Amino acid sequence: MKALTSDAGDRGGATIYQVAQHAGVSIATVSRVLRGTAPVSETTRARVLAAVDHLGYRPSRLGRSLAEGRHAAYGIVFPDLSGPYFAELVLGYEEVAAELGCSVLILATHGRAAVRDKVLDLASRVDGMVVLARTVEDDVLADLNGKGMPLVTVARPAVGGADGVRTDNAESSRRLTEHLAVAHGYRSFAFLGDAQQSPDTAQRWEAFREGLRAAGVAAPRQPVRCSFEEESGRLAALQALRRARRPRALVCANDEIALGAVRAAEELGLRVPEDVAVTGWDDVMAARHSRPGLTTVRQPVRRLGAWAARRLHARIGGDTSPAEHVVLPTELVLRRSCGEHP
Amino acid sequence: MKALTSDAGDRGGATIYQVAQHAGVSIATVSRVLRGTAPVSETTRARVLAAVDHLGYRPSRLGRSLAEGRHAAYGIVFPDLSGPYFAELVLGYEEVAAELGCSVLILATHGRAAVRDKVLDLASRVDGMVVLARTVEDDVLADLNGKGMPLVTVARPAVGGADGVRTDNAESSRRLTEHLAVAHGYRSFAFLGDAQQSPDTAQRWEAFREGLRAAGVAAPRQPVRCSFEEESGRLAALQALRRARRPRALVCANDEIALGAVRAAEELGLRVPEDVAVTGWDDVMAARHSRPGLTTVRQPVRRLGAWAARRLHARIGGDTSPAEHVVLPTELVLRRSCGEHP
DNA sequence: TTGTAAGCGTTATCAT
DNA sequence: ATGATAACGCTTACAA
Repeated sequence: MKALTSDAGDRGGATIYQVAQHAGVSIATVSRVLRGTAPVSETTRARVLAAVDHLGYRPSRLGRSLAEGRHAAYGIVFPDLSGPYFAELVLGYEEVAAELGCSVLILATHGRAAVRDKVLDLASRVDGMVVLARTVEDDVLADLNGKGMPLVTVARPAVGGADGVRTDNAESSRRLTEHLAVAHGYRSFAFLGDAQQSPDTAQRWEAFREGLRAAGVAAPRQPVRCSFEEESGRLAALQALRRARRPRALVCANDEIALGAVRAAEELGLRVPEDVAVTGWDDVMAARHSRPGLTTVRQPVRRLGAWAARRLHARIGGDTSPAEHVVLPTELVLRRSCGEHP
Repeated sequence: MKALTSDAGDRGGATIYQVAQHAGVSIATVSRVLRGTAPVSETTRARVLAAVDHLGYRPSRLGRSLAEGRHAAYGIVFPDLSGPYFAELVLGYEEVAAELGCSVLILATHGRAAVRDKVLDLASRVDGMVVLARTVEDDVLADLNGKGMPLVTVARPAVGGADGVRTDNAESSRRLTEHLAVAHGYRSFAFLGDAQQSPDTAQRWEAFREGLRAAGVAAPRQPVRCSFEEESGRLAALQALRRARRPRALVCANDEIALGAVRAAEELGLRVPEDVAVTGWDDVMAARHSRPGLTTVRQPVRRLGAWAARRLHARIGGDTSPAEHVVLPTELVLRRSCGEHP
């Protein structure tokens, strides 16, 4: 026996039983009318629709999902949303997911370590999820993957059989480094960022070294470690610029760091780019507007998110082809901070 | 009869029935152990936990939510995520929601009109939701409100019995205007933004006019309409600056518009702030780094989101006190773009 | 302390 | 074309 009383105050709204009763049909018929899953006579159809309308009935997502065995929802895990990078990515993701009729659940890790439970909780609410960068431990992902949860990684090393997207860090880093070393002829460098913290940064750092080697310039042994924040970049830059052999160019792992570096240079009375060149990554709005325009690398961030959503959709749809790993192209944006361009 | 077969390939993982069988107890006992909702003997407790561990069991959110009659999830509807404003807000919201043990579902409207269905779908997945600015039609909100869905509005006129938060647009706008008119002595103004599109802008515009009137300065009849994008601001500024009586100060509804305006001024060979003063809203990163630092208004955006989450939580928890309407204070950030400060 | 069984709101498979 | 009814996976009275 199902409850047919429509107590005022039951937040859920009407149920399919109430609609059925109101229309004088069975719940099966109501479902058929609404889902269009089997032929229904025109007259009953009208009656059902009228009842639906009258009661303001909307099927319960919970009931439906339980019966269908799917959530029609995707998850996404990211570290943060400050800075346009992740925000744009999430937006690209949401846009495609919405097109595909799926809701999006977000989970921000804020750099916390104890994310395991939150990720597992998220996993129980979605049909698949996207994981960005260094947000989730590898073993957790392997676990999820093993349980059959469709997974797409972004800006992160591949995991198990999961698909992955990233931007071409190596290529852009080499091109950038080459530009600085060859076109501008700089001979001493420092790299600001934390390769441990970010897979993207790790790739940029490696290619930076390769690029320098290829250009016959001595590469630093270690990056000057700092996190993706302006203040952190400022401090790292102060440290680098105070060395006895001051670097002629600072290659920074993202624009925030680079903007902090520019500030540090100013504080030390150094001119950018005359005394020291500075470059970043991401092409944030401030890069375009900052004092000497900031030379940087533009990434198709929105497309990253869109690709992830589409790939996830395919996997959830049953696609069992081998894991795909896509690398999207980047674009070097030359501005004044790396030196004058004739 | 419930399915006890643990077919490989069923993505859902183990069910409570399998755990019960494995531990040789009833599903009720399993539930009790996991929820800690009633005393269980130490030995059975151990057996259950062992079974849970062995099977890697995690309760299905769907089953649980259906039984409990709650989603343990909150929704948030925003227009966009470009620009730090909404991103920060969402972040503040998510952070608190996570603390309260709730997931967050997002819905970006991208300025589309046909949002009704998406919002209703969202409503069927959450226990309550937050609605930002002009994303959702009033009648839809009234509908939701009428059905008992807890609602909190942000940066938007109040709706029905819903709680609301916003920042103090009027106060900051008056102070800003007064600063320009009195401290700097400017006598001709233009306001760039679209009061139709954004409730925040509408308030800023109104208080801008009041501020001018109070200072004894003639106020423009209409804002120069433009959307919240740099390019749109640039075009609006070009239009305003080409007038016969060129305005001495451009008050812009946000920083993107203001940065576009600065660009427009440059294009016309005008100096900021010597020939024309420009101000914005939001204090985005680029405002700090742009050519003449941009005078702007800083808002406690993150707190906006946090407040909304907490209020929502209280409502969902059964709080029936009268609707609250909070206004958070803002801060004027004076930089060079509005003129020299001695 | 533990088990039985009735919901929760759908969808989908049988019959009819 | 329509109606019973069994899942779906859980929580929670109610019994024992």
